Amino acid sequence: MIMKTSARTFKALSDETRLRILGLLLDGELCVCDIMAVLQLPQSTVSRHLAYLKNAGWVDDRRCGVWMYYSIIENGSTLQRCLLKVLRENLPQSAVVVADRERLQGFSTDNSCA
Amino acid sequence: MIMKTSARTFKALSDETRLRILGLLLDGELCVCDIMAVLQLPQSTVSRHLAYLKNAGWVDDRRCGVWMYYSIIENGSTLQRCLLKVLRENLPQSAVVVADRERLQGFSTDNSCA
DNA sequence: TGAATATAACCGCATGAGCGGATATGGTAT
DNA sequence: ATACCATATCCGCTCATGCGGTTATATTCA
Repeated sequence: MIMKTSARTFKALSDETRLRILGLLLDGELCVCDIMAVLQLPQSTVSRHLAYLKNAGWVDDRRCGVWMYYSIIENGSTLQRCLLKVLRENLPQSAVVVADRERLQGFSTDNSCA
Repeated sequence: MIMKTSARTFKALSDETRLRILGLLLDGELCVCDIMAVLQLPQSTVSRHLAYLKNAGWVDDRRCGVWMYYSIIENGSTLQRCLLKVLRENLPQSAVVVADRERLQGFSTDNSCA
């Protein structure tokens, strides 16, 4: 466990928007446009946070045509695996994440995006 | 689980100095002067970080004469209890914390402080 | 009361980080 | 090649946070 990396790992979680994003991604891969729609945030804001999460090693991305899909990295560092477990147990308890997830269900979640 | 509070809980952990402090406190209550000596940091720096940890609900303090002792709060929020478990499992793996703890053993750790 | 000790809080400074609009970049269709 | 769509990145701005020296506060002792 490297301290600077650990601090950075925690720092990635110390923002509400990013926690909300992770709350959505816990159920599986999502496209930027879906995250934007659910969180009702401008594209640049979402994109910036996703970049932060990716740089911190929390998420991975893949491009499919013009769409970018993001997913949580399941086999990160030991610390991250521990924390991921904590997130899975605690994030769904949050009213904000509950509302976000319900809004996500309201969208047509097929794989070709909007 | 309240999002703003959670982000703040994580934020308290997103600094190397504060992780080091918690690494020391995992073994039990310590006085500010001990933490200062071990981390070899100025008093104002240590005091500031301890205040941050206290405000974030991670540590508690008690005064004993001119000395202030800090300890980790064991029965905090659900999230904090989960994270505390993660810290106990992961912090001692850090070389920095190992060195800090060894330096701490090198001091006379009676209860009347230096 | 004054002096000494421990430590909290203030202060100025530098850096980091969040925001959203604007612009750049990548992919696709015509 | 051009146009369109999705999204990454830049930009200016504001706020947060880290640093350590300095000052304020709390405690103890003579």
